[in-house]
Amino acid sequence: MKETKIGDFEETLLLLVGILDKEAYAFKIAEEFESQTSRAVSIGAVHSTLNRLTEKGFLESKMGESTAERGGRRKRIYTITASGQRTLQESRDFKIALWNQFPAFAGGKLNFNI
Amino acid sequence: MKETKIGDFEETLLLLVGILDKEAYAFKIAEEFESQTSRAVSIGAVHSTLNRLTEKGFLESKMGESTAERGGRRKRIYTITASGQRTLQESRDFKIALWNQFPAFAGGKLNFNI
DNA sequence: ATCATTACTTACTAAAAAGTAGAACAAATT
DNA sequence: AATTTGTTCTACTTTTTAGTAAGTAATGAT
Repeated sequence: MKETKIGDFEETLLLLVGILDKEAYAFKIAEEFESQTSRAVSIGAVHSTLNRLTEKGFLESKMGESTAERGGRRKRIYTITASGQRTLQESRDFKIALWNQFPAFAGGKLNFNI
Repeated sequence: MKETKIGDFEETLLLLVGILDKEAYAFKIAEEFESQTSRAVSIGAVHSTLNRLTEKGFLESKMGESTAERGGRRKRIYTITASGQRTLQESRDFKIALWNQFPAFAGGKLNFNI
């Protein structure tokens, strides 16, 4: 799949950005990833993935204000672009379509209706 | 995600094996992939991916009978193992859980209920 | 001032996934 | 017997994804 748009980890982070909304900055994303998956991530891996996602045009970001807390450095807040949104949507549609064809999954469980 | 279990293309092929059932052999899988995605795959890529999936314990296979058709070489028929099934299930559950948290997707569309 | 803490950045490396090339096999057709 | 067709196989290369390391910055606490 040469033209693959997005990897698994990337897709998860992209979704987490969408979920975290205003709170979508690297550290929080890493924390959320760990809490949702019970798997460890290094913050570096998160940063480099967010960068990649930005290069691909799926995310954009801007620096937030520095908060008056200890270590309150300014955070870079990420948001999903239209293209990222579309990618997520397509990926989801495709997966659901396949799942619905797979007898082991198709048992009336997931009926996708837009 | 060092411990990633499965890639995107791999997951798709695994699902196609489940969908094609008794007809799950490399050529058919490649055909089905192309018809479902309108993307080309080389048969070699499919073979090597099926091998990888087998090494990972997600698939197993056995040779079928040779049919009396032109080019009727014996086909290798793939089936999903319990482990493959589980992986697919987990991957699906995880994705659905995330989608449901994402406001843009959660709008009552997909309510996952086992 | 110095230290601990919460963050980001960048260049790099490693690992995994995807894809290629080329050979081979079996049966039907010519 | 040679060719065509439908198919498998495997070793290898390329590309993409994931992860590491080391440094920087800003702030609050001591």
